Amino acid sequence: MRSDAGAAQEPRGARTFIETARRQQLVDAAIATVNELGYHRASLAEIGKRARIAKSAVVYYFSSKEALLLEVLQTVFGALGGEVAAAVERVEGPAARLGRYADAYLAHVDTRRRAVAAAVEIAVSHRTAEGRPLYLLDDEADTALLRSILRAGMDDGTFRSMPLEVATGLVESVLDRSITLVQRDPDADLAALRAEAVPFLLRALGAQDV
Amino acid sequence: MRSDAGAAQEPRGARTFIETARRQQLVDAAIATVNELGYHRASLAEIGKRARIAKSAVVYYFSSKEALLLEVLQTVFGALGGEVAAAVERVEGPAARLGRYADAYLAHVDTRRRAVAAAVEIAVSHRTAEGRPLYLLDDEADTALLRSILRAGMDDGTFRSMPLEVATGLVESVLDRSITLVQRDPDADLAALRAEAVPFLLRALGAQDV
DNA sequence: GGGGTGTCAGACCGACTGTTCTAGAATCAG
DNA sequence: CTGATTCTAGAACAGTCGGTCTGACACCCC
Repeated sequence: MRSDAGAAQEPRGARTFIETARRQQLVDAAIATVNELGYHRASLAEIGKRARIAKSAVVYYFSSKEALLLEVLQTVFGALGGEVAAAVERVEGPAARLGRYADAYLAHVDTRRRAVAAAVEIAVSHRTAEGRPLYLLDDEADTALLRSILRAGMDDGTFRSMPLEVATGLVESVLDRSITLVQRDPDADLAALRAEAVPFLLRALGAQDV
Repeated sequence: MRSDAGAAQEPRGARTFIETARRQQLVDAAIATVNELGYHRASLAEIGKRARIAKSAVVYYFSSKEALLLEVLQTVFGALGGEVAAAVERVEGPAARLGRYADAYLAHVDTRRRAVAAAVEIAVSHRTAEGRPLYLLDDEADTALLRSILRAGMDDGTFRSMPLEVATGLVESVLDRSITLVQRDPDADLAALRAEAVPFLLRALGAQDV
């Protein structure tokens, strides 16, 4: 077992200018590499090649390959979560908030599709030392906002009453359809899905006012 | 070097008794190994260990590791598809047929959860020599039955009209939620999902008579 | 000039992989 | 029993990977 969680401890506390730039560059290169070659062929050498850097320099900035990939995940999903949260804040009422949530989610996937595709590829393929995948650790934090919207909607009668974790999971599954599409084809057109998804969800949840 | 491309050509045309038994045993061992270790740690040696056999014997019965894993996929998804198709045949009318489809799908995932989880793990993680994943080649054949049900339902007014590929994808995403659950926890309880999924889908599709 | 420090390349190591090879054991036909 | 075929184990091979090590630039403050 690692003494720390395997994440922290880059060279210094404060970041050099070059270090900040290199780290960003390497995150971008990692995304590009994963998209081109898939997770299990995205070696340090290949990532380094795309950043025009030796693989030893990659390890110089990120203590391990895992640290780099986790940084990609954090960057991509952090941006997605932040954008969705901001969109939801601007309206009130469960139905409207759910609509905003879904719209923002799908719009983000559409816009940042390559980054999202790479991040999901990592989340699905990467295993911890114990062999567990990463998309298992989600439940609590990542779906908290969505759960709270659905709970509020069921409480005030906007949505049909059903087990909260079932509803949350189904909504997530519908939204994640967009990710499947961009993974299959990086140039896929999400317009039709974006047009149908929100009404589809509101009907499925039994929303009264739509 | 092999004379052919390394894919086909098991030892004989007709199967020995031992060969048939071994192949089945190895398929089971591969499922168990993938479930325990995940795809990328499911080496030939590990699969052989679970079948109490040397890894060279594994290759003796399957020309390559890839051939074994593809056999797993074919076995599992073949059984799933067959069961779903049989269930749908017994009723008429788009809404009833969709209900049967979904029920049979979820029931099969519930019952054969370990095999399904392993097969999906393989489909998601395995890459061809060109680096493409396997869950890309689905669209046409695997969703044909579902598409035909949805099309019939839209034509006769049972379902709302919407782009067919969007509706098909969303229904699939909802059903695949069951797979995500059993992948996260092999002992997950699918009862709540199975109870809600069909009404959820019928409402989402705008079915009139539910 | 000299001594640090940050930055990077290239050689290198050990571990692991899928696959091939060799040869011996088990089984069965005659 | 003999001989051929089927089956299996283990060593060996070739390749890739993540990560470490050594050393050398470039730049700084003194």
